[in-house]
Amino acid sequence: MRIKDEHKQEAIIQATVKLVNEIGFVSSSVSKIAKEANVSPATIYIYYKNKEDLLVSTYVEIKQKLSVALLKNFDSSKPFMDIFNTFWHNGFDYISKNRKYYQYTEQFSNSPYSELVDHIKVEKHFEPMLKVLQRGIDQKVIKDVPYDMLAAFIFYPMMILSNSKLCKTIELTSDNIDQAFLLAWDAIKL
Amino acid sequence: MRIKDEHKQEAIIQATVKLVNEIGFVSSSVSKIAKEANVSPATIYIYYKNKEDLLVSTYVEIKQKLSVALLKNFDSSKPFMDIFNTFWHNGFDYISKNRKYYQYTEQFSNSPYSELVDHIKVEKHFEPMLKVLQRGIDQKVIKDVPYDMLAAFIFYPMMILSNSKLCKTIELTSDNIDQAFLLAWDAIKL
Amino acid sequence: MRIKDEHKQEAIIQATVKLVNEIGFVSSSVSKIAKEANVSPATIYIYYKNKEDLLVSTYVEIKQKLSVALLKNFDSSKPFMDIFNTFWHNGFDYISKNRKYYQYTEQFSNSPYSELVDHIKVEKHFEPMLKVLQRGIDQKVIKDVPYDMLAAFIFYPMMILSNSKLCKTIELTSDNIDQAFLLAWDAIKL
Amino acid sequence: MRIKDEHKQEAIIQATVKLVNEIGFVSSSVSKIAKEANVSPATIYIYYKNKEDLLVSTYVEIKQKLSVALLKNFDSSKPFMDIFNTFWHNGFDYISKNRKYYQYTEQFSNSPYSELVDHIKVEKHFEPMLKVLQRGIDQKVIKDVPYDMLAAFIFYPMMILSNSKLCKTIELTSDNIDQAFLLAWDAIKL
DNA sequence: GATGAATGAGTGTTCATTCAT
DNA sequence: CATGAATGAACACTCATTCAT
Repeated sequence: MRIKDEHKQEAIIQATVKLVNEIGFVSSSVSKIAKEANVSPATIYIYYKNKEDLLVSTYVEIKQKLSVALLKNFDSSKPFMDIFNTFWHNGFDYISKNRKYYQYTEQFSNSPYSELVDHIKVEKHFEPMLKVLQRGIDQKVIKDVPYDMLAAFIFYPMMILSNSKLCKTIELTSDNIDQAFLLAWDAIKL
Repeated sequence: MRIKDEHKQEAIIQATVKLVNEIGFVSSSVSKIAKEANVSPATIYIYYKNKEDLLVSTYVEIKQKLSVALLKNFDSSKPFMDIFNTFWHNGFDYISKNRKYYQYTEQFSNSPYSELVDHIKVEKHFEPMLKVLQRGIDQKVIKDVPYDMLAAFIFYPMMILSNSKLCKTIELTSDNIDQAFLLAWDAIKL
Repeated sequence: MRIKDEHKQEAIIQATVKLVNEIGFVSSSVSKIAKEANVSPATIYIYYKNKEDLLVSTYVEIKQKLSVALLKNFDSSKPFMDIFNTFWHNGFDYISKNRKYYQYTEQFSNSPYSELVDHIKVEKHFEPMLKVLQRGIDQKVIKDVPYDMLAAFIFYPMMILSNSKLCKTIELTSDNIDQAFLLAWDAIKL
Repeated sequence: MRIKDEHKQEAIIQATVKLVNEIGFVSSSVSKIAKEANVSPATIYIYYKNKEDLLVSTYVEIKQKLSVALLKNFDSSKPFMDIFNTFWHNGFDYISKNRKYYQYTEQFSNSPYSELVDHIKVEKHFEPMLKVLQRGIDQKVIKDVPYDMLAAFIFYPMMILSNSKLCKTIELTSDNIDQAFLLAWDAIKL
């Protein structure tokens, strides 16, 4: 028996990420991905149940890595602002180092496949950050507004600023990241 | 020569918006749009060069209406914060009253067609607001950061909060809009 | 507007019948049928909802013609045996003259598509014959057994004898048909 | 050298019969059969040259068992009608007790694979019955017509009446079988 | 002997677009 | 201006079969 070629699965994932970044979700057909990965279209169906499974699995895998990166050096005993600052820089750090994976998740989030993800499961990885936000509210360090509203002024600006297509005029220099942090902080702080 | 039937063109636009909202960009094929508009597929090609042209034109038209709505009661002689406040409420007002058009632009922005828009032309309509922001910076009322960074804490949070898919827990009550305004204002103010 | 080319639809039907007879139902793919009809695969979907629709519609159409042929010169006032004899010869006459259509229905009946036909509707065309059988029973001319059992000794032997694949040793000469009629008649008569 | 695992081959045959009965010939792919038999697709190719060989071999094997069953208690010294009666009841007895195998042969006969069978070889097993028929003709007990015509009024009605799909209104009660025997007998007897 | 990975060729179907009227 | 017929190319996916172990 031939053993499952891990190299092949990795090639499929890389091809998927590359193609989606280059030509978008809609145009990334199974056969194009297969060709990019130097693999038969049928081979993809050995590793994934169908196209949806391929795209969703790839997304979930990347997203988990992101959550780990964001929570690096997470120390809930530190002051709220320090935690938030670390979190902020971790985010931009990960994104700048993993541009292509990040871009994939961006595209994915805006695709109809996004609805098929078990978002609750994905968000679970971000729970520590959520608890920190709640503590910030309790300690009257930040404004007492719904979680989604805080997110609108933290995560989404972060995503926008990292998106080179949407933010053509801003380079992600350390200075710019610090500056943006100030705006985010001013937005949520009490 | 018969003139182009304005009624037909309007029907095509309405069908496009409706279908994209209901079944998404990917599934909205030309023939489905034609059927929805009670028109032959070929007819669409009289009014638009191709599918891309149809979708992009529809987007630009909606976007122009949005810019007009946002700048309603625009009075550059008022204090900066007042202008900004009016602008903020105009935005949510327009979105709540034109949900279907807004949803279309959301879907469009996340589609690959988005790149085909002449964004500079679209943004021109927002120029008055841009000038106001510049004046705010000059008058040291708001932070001196690039325009895109301000946008990341003004327009995008506004879009996120208006997107019922992304913001399931927040209703757009007057109170919530006011509260969100505070965060946006704190973010940009000096 | 181009008008619907009746010639094209006829070509599709002919190609379907021909291919099914030559290579069977399973192997008769839409694209092969299209090629045989000198037509694009997509064209078939203008005339038929899907493959199933194409095959079923073709079957029903042929079957209706058969029912008309079988009931030619049908005169319910004649004695039972005469009616039955006319019916018997009509059947073999039609089959010998429409071999390819008859073969198609044979193939169709044995395919999984057969279950999709509204058999009640198809059998309605044979109702006159059914009534005659009932009258035969009432007049104590033929045995009082269920309709399906009569059919097993009338219609099915007729079909078998007409099927050159199953009945290689018998030619459908007038003598043979008369001889077979005797067996059928002996089977059902009281 | 390890010997071929008889248990495995039997599992393959059972899986084939089961699947063909459940989902039909067309849908019964090699890999599905393999899965049903808890065996690798490749294993099937150890026992059979290809898919065709698998299906045909299975058919021939079942058909042989049928011929044995039909000729149970076969005693050529008895009167013709007695032999024929025993034969008739053996048939329905076998079918009712081996429904799944019988159904498989039904499906098979109607598939394109049927043409690949060496029918002469299969029919050889029925030779004793053939000889009895010939004797019946010689003794002027039954009509002097070709073998295929006799078959059309013996074997095929038997098959039709046993096919629950084609004969929905008749249950195979002892009475019905006796009644049908009368029709068959009347058909062929002189 | 036995296996699961691997595949090219094929499936039914829909697509954006053009043609002839 | 307006149309429905027509199409080649593409889609996601499955197939019977072979390969390497």
